[in-house]
Amino acid sequence: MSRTTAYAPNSGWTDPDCPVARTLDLVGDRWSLLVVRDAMDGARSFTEFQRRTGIARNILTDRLRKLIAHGLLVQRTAPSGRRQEYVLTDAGRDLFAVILTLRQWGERHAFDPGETHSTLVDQHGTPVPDIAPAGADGALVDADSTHVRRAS
Amino acid sequence: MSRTTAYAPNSGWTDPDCPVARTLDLVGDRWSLLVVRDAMDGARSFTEFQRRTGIARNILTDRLRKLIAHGLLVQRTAPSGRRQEYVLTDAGRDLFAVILTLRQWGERHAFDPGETHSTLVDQHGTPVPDIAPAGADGALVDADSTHVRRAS
DNA sequence: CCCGATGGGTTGCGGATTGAAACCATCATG
DNA sequence: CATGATGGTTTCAATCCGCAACCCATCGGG
Repeated sequence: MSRTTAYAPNSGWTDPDCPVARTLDLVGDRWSLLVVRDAMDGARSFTEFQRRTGIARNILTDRLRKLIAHGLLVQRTAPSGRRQEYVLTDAGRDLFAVILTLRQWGERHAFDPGETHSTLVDQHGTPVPDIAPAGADGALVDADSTHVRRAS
Repeated sequence: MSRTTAYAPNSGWTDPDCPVARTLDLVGDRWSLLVVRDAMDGARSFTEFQRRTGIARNILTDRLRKLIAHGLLVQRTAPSGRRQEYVLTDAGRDLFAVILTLRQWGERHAFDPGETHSTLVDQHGTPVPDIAPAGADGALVDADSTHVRRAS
């Protein structure tokens, strides 16, 4: 079970110093973020997640357990009755910005002009505007104006 | 080759209407976003990507080709000499916000207090502050104050 | 011209992961 | 008591991945 490469000696992480890599180790597969997406949009039950994502049931079982193990989801018995429900933790809800940027990138680059897609709207039905990363001084930043400083 | 599920009948997309799902279809695996991360931080050559990520060489070959096929990367001959280089396209550079939110989530939730990690800094060496998603009126939005409106 | 290093891959293999479908147990309802 | 929903588990085939080995072209010395 202890996957050990020359790059992650015994830590379990692909790249222990990099927060991007750690996040991808937790949710960087084809399905986990879609489960989180649907949880944010109101899905709570096993069946509901399965219906919305189309994921195979055994894989869904596995993903739900992993998300629970990593603290993104909690499983509890529904207040009314005997049903299970899966609810996002604070950490899980905090993935909102990740899902949002994935959504906005997809809207810009994964649809042909004229193709329709679902949209994220606020309580008044107004679409959520694009996120623009800003530096400490408020100026926009991008890949060219930033770089990674390695862990001390 | 034509992967056809009950949920993506012949379209090739896991969920054709959802921009999140489309983005994940393009870069939602363990390695693609790490390649993009390193490309943003200056990696250009096959060997450099392999060294930084630790990805297996055959998989790196596959991922580079897919990123090229999806228009996130271009392969060209380096200006000086005969070497190849892989450079981000505009679409690829536009993944900056995605990588940034993954990084910031990881910093908040994937490190124990006191653990060190690499940091994204701007040209003055100042760390890039956390992104906060805002609605059209400037107020912060989150999973509870938004919802998905399905494609018309 | 020969040698080794470097860059950019390809190939083969075994083990891990995935998807589809079938099966199962527990309730609730009619 | 038959039926259906819920929340799984099991099985099996197909795919994917990591690793190591191999290949080939170029370049820089000696």
